Amino acid sequence: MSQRSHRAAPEHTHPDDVPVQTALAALADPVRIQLVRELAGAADWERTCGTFDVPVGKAALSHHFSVLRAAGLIEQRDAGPKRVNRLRRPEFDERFPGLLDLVLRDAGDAGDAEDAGDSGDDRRPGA
Amino acid sequence: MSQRSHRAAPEHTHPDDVPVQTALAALADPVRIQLVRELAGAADWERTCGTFDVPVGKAALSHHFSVLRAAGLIEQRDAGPKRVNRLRRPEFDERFPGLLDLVLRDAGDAGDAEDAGDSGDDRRPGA
DNA sequence: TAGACTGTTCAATCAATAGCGAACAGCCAG
DNA sequence: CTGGCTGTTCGCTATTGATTGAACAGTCTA
Repeated sequence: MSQRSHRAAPEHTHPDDVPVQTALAALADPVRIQLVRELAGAADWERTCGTFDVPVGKAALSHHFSVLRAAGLIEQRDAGPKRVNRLRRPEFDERFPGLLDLVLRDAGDAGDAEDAGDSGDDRRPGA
Repeated sequence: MSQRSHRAAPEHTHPDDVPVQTALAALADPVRIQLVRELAGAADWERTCGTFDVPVGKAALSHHFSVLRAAGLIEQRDAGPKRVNRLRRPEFDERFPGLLDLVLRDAGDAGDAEDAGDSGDDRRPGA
């Protein structure tokens, strides 16, 4: 018998079973983007749910984690009273190549501080 | 003289000025995904707004095009009474590498399994 | 066993957005 | 000039999703 925990394990969805639209919707939220970024900067199973620096209550936080799970972005495991998280980077990367990199690289700016190596596609309509 | 049109040109946003979140949100919609896909399968300036096979009225359609413009995904130009569209593939690709490919490749299915109910696919990490 | 701590669930609220119908504005053909 | 066509804007409704506070459940420590 499993003496691990009597608590229901969270429902996980594999990235393979996630439609693109769901993945995009999951990442199109500032709070969840922040969660993913902090998670990417930590080791697997290191961060517990309560240790993230996001401006929402724990109820909303729990909801966001649920969305991330359903999108195949994270995996959760119970560790005593806490719940530790892991970013499913390899699996998600295989299903949606480059997507995670985009979110992690673009840390909040809209691209104004890019390099000057502009390929110069500067066409304007109605010229 | 330029007899292009006396109509106000639509406001365009360059992909460089678009935050990731905006790009993701723009693509996280079934109607807009369909628009982008059809646009990708046609030549530049070939499709007019009314020629897309989407299940919405023209008012909603106009709104979706507005969102796509604001996300730097499309460019529009007036051609007589019609308005022709162009997918900003190279510019958008340079700003968000791989993102457009993801949406275009994943043509509506979630890999292999898509069901209408709750997927009892809770597999635990186990070991 | 009691208590503190962590996270989930519930009920309700609020904001954002998608949708439609109708009215409006520019463009071309007659 | 008039009418038909194309697309936008406006007013409105419905739906979705984010958020909170309170209550609940499970786990560890004292």
